[in-house]
Amino acid sequence: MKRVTLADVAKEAGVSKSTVSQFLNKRYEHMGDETREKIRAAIEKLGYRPNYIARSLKQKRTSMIGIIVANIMHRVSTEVSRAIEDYCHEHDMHAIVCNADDDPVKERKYIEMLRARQVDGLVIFPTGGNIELYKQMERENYPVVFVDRKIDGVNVHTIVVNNREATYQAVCHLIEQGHTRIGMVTPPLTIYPRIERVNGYKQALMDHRIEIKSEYMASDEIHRIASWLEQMFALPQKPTALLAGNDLSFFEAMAFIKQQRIRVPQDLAVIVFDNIPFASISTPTITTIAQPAYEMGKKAAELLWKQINNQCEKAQLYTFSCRLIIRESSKGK
Amino acid sequence: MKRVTLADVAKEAGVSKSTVSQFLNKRYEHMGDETREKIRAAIEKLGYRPNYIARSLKQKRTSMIGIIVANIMHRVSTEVSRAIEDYCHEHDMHAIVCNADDDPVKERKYIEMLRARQVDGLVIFPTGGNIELYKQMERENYPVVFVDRKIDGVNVHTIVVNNREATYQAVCHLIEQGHTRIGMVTPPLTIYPRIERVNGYKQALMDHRIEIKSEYMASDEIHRIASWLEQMFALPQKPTALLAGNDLSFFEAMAFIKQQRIRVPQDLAVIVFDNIPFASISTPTITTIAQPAYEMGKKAAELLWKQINNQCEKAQLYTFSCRLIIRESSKGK
DNA sequence: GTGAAAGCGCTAACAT
DNA sequence: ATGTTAGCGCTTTCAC
Repeated sequence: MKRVTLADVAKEAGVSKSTVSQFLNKRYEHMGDETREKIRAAIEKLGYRPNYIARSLKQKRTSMIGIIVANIMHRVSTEVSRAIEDYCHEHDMHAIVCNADDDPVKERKYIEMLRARQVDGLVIFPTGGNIELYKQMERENYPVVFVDRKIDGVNVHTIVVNNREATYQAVCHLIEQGHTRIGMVTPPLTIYPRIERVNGYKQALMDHRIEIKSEYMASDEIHRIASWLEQMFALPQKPTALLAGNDLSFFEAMAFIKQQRIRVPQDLAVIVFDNIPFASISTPTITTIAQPAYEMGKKAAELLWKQINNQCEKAQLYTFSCRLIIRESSKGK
Repeated sequence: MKRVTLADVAKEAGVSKSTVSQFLNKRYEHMGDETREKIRAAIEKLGYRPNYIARSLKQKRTSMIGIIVANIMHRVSTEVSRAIEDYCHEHDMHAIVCNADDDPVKERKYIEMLRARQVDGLVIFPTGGNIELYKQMERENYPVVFVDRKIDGVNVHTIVVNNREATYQAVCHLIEQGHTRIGMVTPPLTIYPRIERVNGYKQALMDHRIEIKSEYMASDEIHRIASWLEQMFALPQKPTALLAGNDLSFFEAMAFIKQQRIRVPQDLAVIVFDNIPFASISTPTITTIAQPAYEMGKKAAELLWKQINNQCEKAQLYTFSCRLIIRESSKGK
């Protein structure tokens, strides 16, 4: 099964390799019509397919970019990735998605693997655990865009959402509905967005002179969320509203709610920070804080593309606003 | 920002390129300890990272495989992909996922793009629209595994599920629960698995001497599903149970059901063919026909790996069995 | 044990 | 308008 090369095509067509190369790169300017036709025929006859690996080696660009998501189980990661892919598609590029699984070691491994494969740039949902590596890429001027999390001390284009303001607004909404006992569950407060979401929650309570009670706040590993909720709902003054800090904690909460036969929204109003697919068709419908994932992905791709093509502006922070999608379940109390 | 090459490392360490290459490939057998250390130090000092593109060009393998899913919106595609990625991970390979979007033109484009990028093999959820291309790969002995759909006339390792038997069993279950008016919705019957699912449905009815009524069967584009359901539920004898042929049609059906305030399972038992994430926590819980996606993906990866490493057996059809996961909603009537 | 040299398949000056 | 040539960064015989 011998591979057909450009040289074979050249021989078959009776021209030189460079002419064939011109042809492949659609630089027909200085090329006789009959030459063109001969080459076309030769390619067809031999079933030739160019080898992009060889081309990349020479050109020093692969037209591929890498996306490293912190955790692919978050819906927003896949939505952002999808937007980036669409952008790539329009710009004759391709995207490879890798899942760091919230593990800095895996993240490092993927960054290194993708760079070894010569991808032209990287969109990263940083775990935050590889500061030195991030800085190194910055020093080398390697094209990178961060999404979801700002990393202090690393000067890279970064796209985030207004976490704090969004939860603030959501909690205000609950308060307006008459709720005062509002719980919040999140994964561990190890990363900036989660902390900001909790801060927004606290701020909203404070601004309404509602006491912040630690019994109403549970931040722990996903598999321990349920037991915290158990405690929370065993309180004499159990919450009448619950804010889930992201989709994964939301699903845990819903499992608990179902198991305890708590009725939403009659017994408990629920709001979740994150895009929940089909939130609108589930019963009960769920109020969500939606991140503009598509726009974020598009912007990330665009920023990366500019860097790759040396049209880089100074690194900057882009903050996108979330949208509170109010559905009946939050009309509580 | 000059790239550090293997040649630079060799010079720095005062050895030849081939020795460095040996080192990189962990062939330390015939290598002095001091040489090894010198090279290690040089690599560290220069911050050298090998160029996989160059290596691939020489070795004629990229250690990458491609996955082309027919439609990434199907949950089962992502689950299978995930399993394949895990397998790759264990075998020092990497997977690239592309979405054909049910479009044979896109499918062809991706197959060609991935092969131009020299991926070592392909897992394809075939659209069925590129028979000649499939056959060509078969002729060239290019490593390929099909998943989800058997393509007649193409002799390639193929992994499918027992569609017919699975729906048969599901419908029997409904009948045992006392249902006789059982509806079914699916996307258009253009591909084999969907046809088989409908066949299983019909067979079950026939075997129980229940008349097959066309009013109870709707197979059409997703966006037209709703209007078919409207007709179905306007019948004097409306169905008491509904089988959704896949996840996408299920979501359409659920939107309709919710809008019409039909209560599940009191008014209508629902079963869906496909893995629905969080089917267990939604209210009502939904009975599902679960495909063993992880096992399927693992098998696909294994079959591909064997082909890549020339341990190919004869192409064969592997049929996996689905599991009916009965939840309360199907206890109807 | 280590080095020299010949490619892998392609592109891009530079000639002609 | 087309051909010649020199690599891209690595691996891999085959010498020494």
